[in-house]
Amino acid sequence: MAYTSPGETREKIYGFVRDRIMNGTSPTTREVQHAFGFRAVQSARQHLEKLVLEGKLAKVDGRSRGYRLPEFGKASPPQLVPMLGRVQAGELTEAMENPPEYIMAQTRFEDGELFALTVEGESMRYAGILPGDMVIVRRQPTASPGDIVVALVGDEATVKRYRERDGRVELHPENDAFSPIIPREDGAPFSLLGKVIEVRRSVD
Amino acid sequence: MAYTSPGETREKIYGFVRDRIMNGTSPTTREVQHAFGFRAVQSARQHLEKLVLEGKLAKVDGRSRGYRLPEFGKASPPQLVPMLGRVQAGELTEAMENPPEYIMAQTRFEDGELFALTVEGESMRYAGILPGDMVIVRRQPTASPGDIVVALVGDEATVKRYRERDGRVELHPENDAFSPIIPREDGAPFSLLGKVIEVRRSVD
DNA sequence: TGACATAACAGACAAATGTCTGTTTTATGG
DNA sequence: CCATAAAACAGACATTTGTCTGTTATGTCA
Repeated sequence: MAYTSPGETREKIYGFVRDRIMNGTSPTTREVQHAFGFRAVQSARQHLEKLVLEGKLAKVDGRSRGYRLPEFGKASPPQLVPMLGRVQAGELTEAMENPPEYIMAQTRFEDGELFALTVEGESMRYAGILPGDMVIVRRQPTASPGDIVVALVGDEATVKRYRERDGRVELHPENDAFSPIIPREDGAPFSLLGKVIEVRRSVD
Repeated sequence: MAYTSPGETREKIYGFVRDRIMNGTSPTTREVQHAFGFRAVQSARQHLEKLVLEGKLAKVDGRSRGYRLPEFGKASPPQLVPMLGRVQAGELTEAMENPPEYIMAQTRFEDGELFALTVEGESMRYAGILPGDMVIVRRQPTASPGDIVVALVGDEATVKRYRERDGRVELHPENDAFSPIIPREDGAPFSLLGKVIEVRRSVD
């Protein structure tokens, strides 16, 4: 292979490895070798080792495809969150599609079960939650005043802001056109499904 | 190892492999073997092969750590999107933090460079984009009327809705308290950075 | 031009890993 | 209880892959 100026090939190798890792799997030393036309494994290895020295890559010694993006060490690991479809009394069931849809989320809550729902209705518009938005919810039986929660009122899942007044739970919409729900009062069965921890919207 | 009822161990193995892939790398056959206490490699391999047969896993034959999540084959593969910090004239520079932060995104646009920004200001509130929200942007030099775009006006990156009137570009806020920006008119250098394809908000 | 650092090459070994053939043990259903 | 399928085991081989030692070629800079 032609000799390049110092650092030039290394930059390209870094880009190559980075892209490969982002696309699913770290390359092997020899994959890098062949991708760059090196006739010796060591040529690739030297560059890779130096990239590790420079801190641009991380590495798990000895294991195959052991290169990592050091960013992942510090950031929270990605997590698969199931997209739940419709809601049935008391129980959230997975959407009928097979296989179930998953989305990726990086939350700082390591613990706790997460699920995702699609928002219907305008009742939380002023809080920046629009119809069609996806909310990622951490399942929990209680909430603090001010939290945005998903609750099961009657047979329907609803997103509202959680409040307490006179020791009673109130679910407040954030839209003047809607009225608060005071669960015990109107007799509908009520249960708290969890707290909204993220809102996502695709704009196409 | 104790014999379990048909399919029982297989489910656990599926979960194990899935999680491992999510966390960065597919496990090797022997890693599965040891994780489940099998005394023979083949025990793990049989389960893995059947999972592939069932369509629950995909596999690249012969290569190490060759298992994949088939969902990604149909859905869009996850992508690492760099979080860009402040904006300098003409050029988006990576945030000063070292190393740069990345977030995961699944878009249906395979092509195109993506980046992410944090929104400042209230100008898009009525469109459900609040201060502190993160927008994921596909870099592109043009836009269609109605698109939400990120543009560089003067020295500042701004999120607005793209409009055209009388052949001129207009950037419209979605908040009565703000006025449209008509780039050529007020003489500020203008350039379109890209189109917003996703909005995310963490609610903690 | 010459010293030095870096890039690239050569060849090899050992460990990790994918794969295979065949056997033994256990669960399950009639 | 027996037949069958699935689960688990045993041992081995070939390829892939990480690693190593040493050498040659090229770029850089004084």
